[in-house]
Amino acid sequence: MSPEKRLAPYGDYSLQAAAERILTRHRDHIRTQKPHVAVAKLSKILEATLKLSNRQGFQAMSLRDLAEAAGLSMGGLYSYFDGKETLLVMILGEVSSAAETLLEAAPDDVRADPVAHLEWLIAMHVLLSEAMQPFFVFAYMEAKSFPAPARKRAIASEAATEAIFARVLAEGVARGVFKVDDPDFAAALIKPLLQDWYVKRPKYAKRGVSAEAYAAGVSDFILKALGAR
Amino acid sequence: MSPEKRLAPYGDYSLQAAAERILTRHRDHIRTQKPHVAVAKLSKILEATLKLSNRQGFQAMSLRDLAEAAGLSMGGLYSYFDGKETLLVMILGEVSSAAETLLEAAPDDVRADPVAHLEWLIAMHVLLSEAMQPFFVFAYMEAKSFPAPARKRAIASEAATEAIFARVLAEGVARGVFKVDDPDFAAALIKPLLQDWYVKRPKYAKRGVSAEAYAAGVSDFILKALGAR
DNA sequence: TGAAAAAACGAGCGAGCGCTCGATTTATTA
DNA sequence: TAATAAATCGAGCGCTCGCTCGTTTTTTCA
Repeated sequence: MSPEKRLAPYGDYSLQAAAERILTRHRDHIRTQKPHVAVAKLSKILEATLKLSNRQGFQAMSLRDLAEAAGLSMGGLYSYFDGKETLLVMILGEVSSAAETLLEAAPDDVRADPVAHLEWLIAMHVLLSEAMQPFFVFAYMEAKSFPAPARKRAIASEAATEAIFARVLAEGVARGVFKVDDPDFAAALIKPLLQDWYVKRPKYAKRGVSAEAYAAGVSDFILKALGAR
Repeated sequence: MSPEKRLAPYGDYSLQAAAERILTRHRDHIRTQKPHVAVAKLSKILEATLKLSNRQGFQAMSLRDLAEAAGLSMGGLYSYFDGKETLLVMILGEVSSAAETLLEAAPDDVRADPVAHLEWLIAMHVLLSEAMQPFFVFAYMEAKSFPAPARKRAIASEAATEAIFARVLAEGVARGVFKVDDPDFAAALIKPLLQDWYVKRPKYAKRGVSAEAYAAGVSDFILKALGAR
């Protein structure tokens, strides 16, 4: 099993694949005609944006620095987006789209068992945020500077994720597998544990904790807190 | 028992008190002579900085907007700091100083029992971050744009907090109260649960969860995960 | 009350920002 | 290979930024 396969079981989360999806989503605002040219340059732009933004913040990243890092001129950049804010929206859209698609994709046999379902959700979230780490860090750190509609969507997306967890927890409580007073509150506590993986990545890297090990450790911690172990 | 007393048992966490401590810490760089004038204006500056920064980010806050919000002129601001970055460092210093001081102040009878000590640490962290919420949000959100020395200190401060939790956990394991394979890993998972309180405050406010209720809920969740309940 | 000290003012500075657009290079095709 | 289309270039525009400093207002106290 290849590492990519293992880390991102459902879908292709490479930069190129992301660039292709973004190109499709914003085709009418991107002036460059030939898809292979557009995808290649867009990949470079995304890579450079994530690198510069995650170091100093999106706001502090100048388009001149971005142009140089991406190997384009100032004017060249504007063939791929119509303003700095659009670049932000492109990346955010890719993150929430990937998360929403993946977390709803649990196989039926997994859904059948609340414990298995919960473990699956945790593992998938950790592995997805591992495969798309710079994207997730970006979306998390820049959330407050999103334009209003994008911020609303981000909040809704986060609430939807939490609702998925809450549903699984409630189901487990109904079946007597989980012993929890307030499933909604417990669901609210799961999200920050998942976010810590990509937000504080250097900490875990320094300790040699892999994505799989983190997912297993967090699963164990949460299941014990839910009275399932 | 007054709410302030209940929420912040050790020390005064009002804006004025913070301004006084900051004035003491930066006396030689603040041009205004009379302490009561300096503290009053500094309070206004702090309040306005936290308000504007936590809405749009420190970098995006202009000093012209800050001056207006604080009731001073552009030139007037520079009697209180020698540059925008110093303002950031002032606030960061106040946060880490408050956290370090408080968390080391556990009474002996609390320290004697790992469960009580852990509960005390959780409650104090939640209540402190409640009393100084805008400060904590600021420090958390702007961490990546700190100047290098301040960032190092912030990371060290976070590691120190985690080490306190790890020590209590190890002690509990040694006494057979906690059943945990890896106390360091478990300690790493506690921090994000404490941070969620102030980072995602609107979420909990909407649900009517008070600081005390959050501290109790998180304590319960963690103690169950540690096998102590 | 009036002169000295303290505090606050705000127009103006150089720099860097996002963004534009006519000129130029590169790729395509008859 | 010449003509056309596609892609890229980068100096320049208007604007806002952090910051300065000579001036004005306020406070202090003999």
